[in-house]
Amino acid sequence: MARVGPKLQQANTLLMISSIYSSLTKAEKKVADVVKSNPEEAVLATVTDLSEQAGVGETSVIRFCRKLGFRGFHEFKLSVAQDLVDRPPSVSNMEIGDEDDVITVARKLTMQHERLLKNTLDLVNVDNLKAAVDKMLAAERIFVYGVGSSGITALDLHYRLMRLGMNVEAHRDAHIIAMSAALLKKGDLVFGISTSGSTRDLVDPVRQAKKNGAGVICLTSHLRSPIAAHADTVLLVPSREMSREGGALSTKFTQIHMLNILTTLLSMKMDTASEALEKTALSVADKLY
Amino acid sequence: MARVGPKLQQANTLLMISSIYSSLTKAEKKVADVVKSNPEEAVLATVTDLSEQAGVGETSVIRFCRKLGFRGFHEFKLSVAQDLVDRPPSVSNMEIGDEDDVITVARKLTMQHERLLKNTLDLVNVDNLKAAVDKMLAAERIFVYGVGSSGITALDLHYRLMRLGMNVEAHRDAHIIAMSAALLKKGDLVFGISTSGSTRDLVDPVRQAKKNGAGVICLTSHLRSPIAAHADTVLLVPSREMSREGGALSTKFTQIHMLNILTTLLSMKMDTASEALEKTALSVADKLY
DNA sequence: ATCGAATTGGATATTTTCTTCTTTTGTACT
DNA sequence: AGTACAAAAGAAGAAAATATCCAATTCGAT
Repeated sequence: MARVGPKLQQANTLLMISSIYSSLTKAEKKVADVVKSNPEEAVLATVTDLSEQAGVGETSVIRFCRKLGFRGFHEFKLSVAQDLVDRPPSVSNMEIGDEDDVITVARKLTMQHERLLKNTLDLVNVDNLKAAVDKMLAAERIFVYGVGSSGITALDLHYRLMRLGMNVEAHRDAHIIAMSAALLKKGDLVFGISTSGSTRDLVDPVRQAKKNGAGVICLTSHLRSPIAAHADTVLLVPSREMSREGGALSTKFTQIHMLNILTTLLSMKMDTASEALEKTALSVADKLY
Repeated sequence: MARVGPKLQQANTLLMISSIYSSLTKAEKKVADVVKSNPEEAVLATVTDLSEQAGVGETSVIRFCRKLGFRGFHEFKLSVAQDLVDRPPSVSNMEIGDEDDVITVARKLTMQHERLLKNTLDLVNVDNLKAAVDKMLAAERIFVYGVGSSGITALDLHYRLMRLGMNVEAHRDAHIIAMSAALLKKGDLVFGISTSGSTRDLVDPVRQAKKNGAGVICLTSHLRSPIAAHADTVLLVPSREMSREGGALSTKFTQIHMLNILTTLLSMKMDTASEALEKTALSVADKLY
């Protein structure tokens, strides 16, 4: 259980709880639930208070704090207190109900997405983002991998990087990803996309890629997931916490936002970017009416 | 020394210290000095740490906290921690400049995207949206077409609709789109995606589709474009007007938002939607670690 | 069913906060 | 200057909170 650093004032702790939630044990999840449901109260509570409210032993509360990367309960509370500053007003009326009409649904969804943008920003780790940009600029070749919904995100990233003139491939076929990873060498960079971070078809190739000496960046919603464990650099986006996720796929949304940030930073650091964008735009101009 | 309440997050505590400074005793002033000179450290310190640093007794530290209106040292630290949160300097202009650092770029991009969401909402035509939902629900088969960047959006829509259990295909190869459109018949529905609305590879097949008796919905940024002219129903998203679009691809963003709205509405009207979502989610569960 | 590993919470140790009370300092008045 | 009194400060110990250790339990895989 590696302590990450003595940094207080890291990314938003309340969001971080969600992003490691799936890796928590049953008792720790209870603690997480109590904290998330009423952080204002949790900040003033003692270990004992919290453990009683959650119906778990005190030890579990401490363990929970440690898993979040804090040295102890105290640091944890301090960080949550900081999250409470400027906390967006509660979400009571953003919930979409069955009776809502079309425009209401559109409005509520827009508000929810707005919040997702903020949350994504709150989770940004500047160092990691910088590292990702530098590694991508330095890489000889970039391989974007993803399957399922994340496979489509992979195609999107490929498209962006290609238009910036980078040497990039994207794959979303599990077999081809595996084969591709087997052939990587030093100087190559893997960009693995997996919301859960636990997709075998992605984790195994990423491990292989590392073994072959390639660098690994991953985009995920779960910080303590296998893929994050194997990656050199983790880009974290909020995990879903929207109401009725009926085909809305909120993580797709946050992924796209993160990729927008990433590719914008890339283009700023590449002096050939605008030229490449222009060339590519021009190349399809005669395909228009 | 009336304790006011359990309110944390009152006025700025560091400023409060200055404002009562003159009424502090000599020892308390020493404490105040230490805190003010290095609040970051003070927040992590214990009573003993602080008393040693200030060269006073522990009791004086406690008395100092009480004079500020806190119940104890603990509450005091919590409040100082909140003061240390650096509020994002409200950036006056959202334009990204070459000199902006990573976090500033991220912030500005987030603000720009927020605006895009609002703009997308403003452009929503409720009648068209309703019509689109109804037609999609009524269609026997849905064919999503798109090339280039919009081709990837097409895949995304396909994924969503598939997960909702709809009968849907997506194509992004110009030739295959053309052939697919040639075979359509009444009862089929084309969902054409084209930011410009002028892509020949999309416009021609859409025309063909209409001729074959299929319905046509299009998602575009240009209302008076060829594809919009041929469509029965037009879903409009804002056209790019962002600053330096260095790989940011803002229309992708608004398209995704619109599709989120659309598919949410669809899932609300389909009683089989949640079942389909569950089934599809379950189908890949054993692919996880 | 059995083993081993992971999880959990109670008992206990340690640290930290807070209170009490004595000592010290400062001030006013004779 | 000396005395009396009040305010201030800190040492010591009590109380409370946090953290550790370890035994009991659950869980998962043969």
